[in-house]
Formats: sequence, structure tokens, C-alpha cells
Amino acid sequence: MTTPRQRAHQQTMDDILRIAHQQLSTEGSAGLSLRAIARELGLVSSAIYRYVPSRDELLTLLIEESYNSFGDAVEAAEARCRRDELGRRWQAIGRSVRRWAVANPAEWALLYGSPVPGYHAPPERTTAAGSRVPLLILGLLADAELEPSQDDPPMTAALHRELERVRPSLPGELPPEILARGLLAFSSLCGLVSLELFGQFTNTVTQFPAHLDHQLTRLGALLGLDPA
Amino acid sequence: MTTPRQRAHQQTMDDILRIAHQQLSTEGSAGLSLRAIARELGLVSSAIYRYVPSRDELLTLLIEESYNSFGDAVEAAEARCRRDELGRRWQAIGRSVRRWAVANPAEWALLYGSPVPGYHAPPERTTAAGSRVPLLILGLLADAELEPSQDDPPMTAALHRELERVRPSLPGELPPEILARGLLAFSSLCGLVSLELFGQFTNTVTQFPAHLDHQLTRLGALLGLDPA
DNA sequence: ACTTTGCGAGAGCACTGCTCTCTGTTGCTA
DNA sequence: TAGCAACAGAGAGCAGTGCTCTCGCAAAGT
Repeated sequence: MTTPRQRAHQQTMDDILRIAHQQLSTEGSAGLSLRAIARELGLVSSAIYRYVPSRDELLTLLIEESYNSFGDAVEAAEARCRRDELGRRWQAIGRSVRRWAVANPAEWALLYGSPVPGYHAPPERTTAAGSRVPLLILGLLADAELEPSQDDPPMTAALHRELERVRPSLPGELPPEILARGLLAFSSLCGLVSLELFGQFTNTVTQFPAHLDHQLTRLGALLGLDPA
Repeated sequence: MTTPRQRAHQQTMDDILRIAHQQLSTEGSAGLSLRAIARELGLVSSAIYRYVPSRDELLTLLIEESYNSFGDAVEAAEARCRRDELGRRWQAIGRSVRRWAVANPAEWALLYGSPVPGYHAPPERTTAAGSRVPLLILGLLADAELEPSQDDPPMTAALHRELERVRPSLPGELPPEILARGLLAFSSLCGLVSLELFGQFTNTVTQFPAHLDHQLTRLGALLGLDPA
């Protein structure tokens, strides 16, 4: 049972986040202004602090929401694939990552761009949501039941141990070599999307969807997935 | 011939940039404050505008300097390799990219992180400096004189044409397929470094140098270079 | 009916980028 | 050498920011 006051509070809170997201896309993360949000709500600037204790806290909330919106989008795209078509699942993940990023560039910058200076997201509130997409890739690799091969380069014993140690907290039973393939695939995907969004490709590539598809196929082969 | 006044001006300008770089590393790009720089110089806030017309202009100057410092570092590392050891040259590039980024995280964020909101670097002043490292990779691929192979996935005709079109402005005579390999290698490298610096790997990898070496070897194979 | 709690208003502090005007100095030139 | 123009810094001021404080009102709980 919620009291009218609680509902009103929630309503205002939702409005704040809605306006904040909107501000984020028009002004960028540094342009996020509590005062501007208050103004838009018809509130005096100090009243906003009844809802959000600080600008940093608002950023954390936006990061959580964005990670979840991102995770929802990519998971939904991947779920539409047949489970045994591993190459297609990888392609669906890659394409939907880019699609979400292009549709929400400010949010992408918030998640994978430079950290907002002076602010550090509390890990306990963001790592879970932030792991959803990487975990999706690792889940895919787990389903592939891949074995380390000759093509996997050697790694130091310390790195091998480290990747062994995180094994229990990951889906399936990923050998360190396979986990490393997944890390590279995810990193490459982030790099491709970030370089596109942040404008580093402007003088070379403009055919972004085609370029991404091409590179996703390369990465699929690197992962060890059949093209399907 | 320079007058004392010109020399004094240049001196102050250098001080401004020095303090700005220092402020960048302690406060981050959004913490860059013209007033703080003026304060540190013992100047009143308005006097700084005799040297730097705006905060955006200061950012552009910092970006140019950073790109060049980055390019210097990577080029120097690559130049220390024997020209015919292509695998080593790639490894040297990758390692020195990471080394520079770890040593100058704020500058890395400025170059490859989210663009500072409201500000857009004038391309005519940054693209040349920003292309130095990518060009180094492409020069390496040109030296390798690689041919497209079965392993290169197909690409759309439009993308192929686009990569053909930039060919003359690049070193050697890179076929679109080889250029695409280079773009992926550079993107992956940026992704790996950014994810490390921006803290996305914290719960998985801490053995960063070993991890990078491992992935550089993978990428070297993908590029088609002998391990050397 | 009384008290606690929550919410908004308003003033205020310290900070930012940036503009304007005024003053003293420097350096070139007639 | 005298005079003028360019320049450098000072200081005030505007509009904006995050955030804190106090005050009063109204709703909710007892």
C-alpha cells in the first residue's frame, strides 16, 4: 500500500530522471544541471535536493538506468536468435550493441566513455547491471563448448591463474583461453562503437553498419564460432 | 628576432599549458578551470583571456599537444624495432600505446573518451595529429605487403568502394581487406586500453600488461603478421 | 487534537566562463 | 627623442553552477 505522498514523491522522481535523460542527450553529461531540471519542473533550485542528494547521485542513477536499458536491448536481440546458431547470436549482439549506442549516444558515453571527473560510480551499484552484456557474450561462448586450440597464444601463469579464479562466477566452464577470446571480442566491439560515436573514423569510414558487420564476422571467426 | 614582450608572452603561454596539463591529470577535463590557472599564475581571472580566448580553445590546444605527445611516444617505440620484424613492431606499438595511456590517463580520456559536451574539436586542427598512430599501424601493414585471403570476410560493395577511395591518402597500396584488418586492430587496441583505464575490467583482469600482450598476439595473427 | 514528517521557497556561499572598462607600461615610429 | 598605438593586467560585474541553511505550510500518523 502506498500513500498519496509516496506516489507523488515517486512521480516527481520519475519526472526528474526523465528530464535528466533528456538533458543528457541534448547537453551531454557535463551539461547535466540540477538547477535546470528544477526549473523545468517548476521548482526552486533547492527543492530538487529533497529528491536527489547530489549531482553525483543523479549520475549514478542515470548510469544504472542506462546499463539496464542497454542490457535489455541487447538481451532482447540475442534472445530472438535460435540457440544453436552461435554465429548469428554473436552478430545479433554486436549489431544491437551498436544500434543502442547510436540511438543513445550520451548514455553510451556515460557508460563507456571517460569517467566524469571527480566522480566515481560506486561499483556495488553498477557492476551487476554493467556485466549483463559481457555476460551475454560469455554465455554464448559457454554454449559453444569451445576448447583451447593451437591458435590461442600463450599467456603468463599469473594471468592464467587469474582467469581460472573468476571461472566459477561465470557461465559454463570457460577455460582461460576461451574467456580471453571473449574479453577481446567485447573490447573490440566497444572500441569499434566508441571510435564511431566519438568521431575518430570520420575520414575513413562512413558505411558504419556494413563495416561493423564485416568486423563482427572477423571477430566471430576469432571467437571460434561458425559463421552460421 | 623576438622582442622581450613576445618572449614574455610565449613564456606565460607555456606556463598556462603546463598548468593546464597538470590540472587535467588531477581534476580531469571537466575540472579544467581558467580561473584556477590564472590563480596559480598570480593573475586575476580576466587576464587569462589575453592568452587564451576561451576554454574551448584551451581544450583544443591540449588535444593537439596530447595527440603529438602520444604520437611521439608510439613512433619512438616503433622506430626502435628492426623494420623486418613486423610482429615485434606491432607488439611495440600496442605496448607503447598502453604505456602512454597509463602514464597520461586524463589525456587518453581527452583523446579517446567521450567528447567534452558542448565542445567539438575543429577537425582541421586535430585530425592530422590524431592520425599519427593509426597511420603507423597502416604503414606496418603496407610494409607487410599482405594480400587479401580466404579468411577476410566479404564486405558490401559500398564499403569496398569507400575503402578503395581512401587508398591514395594512405601509405603503400593497401587493399580494402587489409585496411579493414588495420582498422579492427586499432579499434581493438583502443577498446582494450579504454576498458582498462575506465575501469570496466576491474572484476576480471588485473594482470594488464600480460593480458595486453596476450591479446596483441591474437591481433597480430588476425592482422596476418608472423609472431617474429 | 496534536505532533511529526515531508516539501517547497528563499537567501546565501563559493565557484565557474566570460565581458567590459580603466590604467600603466612597453615598443615602434615619425 | 617625443608621441602614439598595442598590450598586459586589475577590477567590477553578469549569468550560470552545486549545495546549505532556515523558515513556513500542509499532509500523515498517533
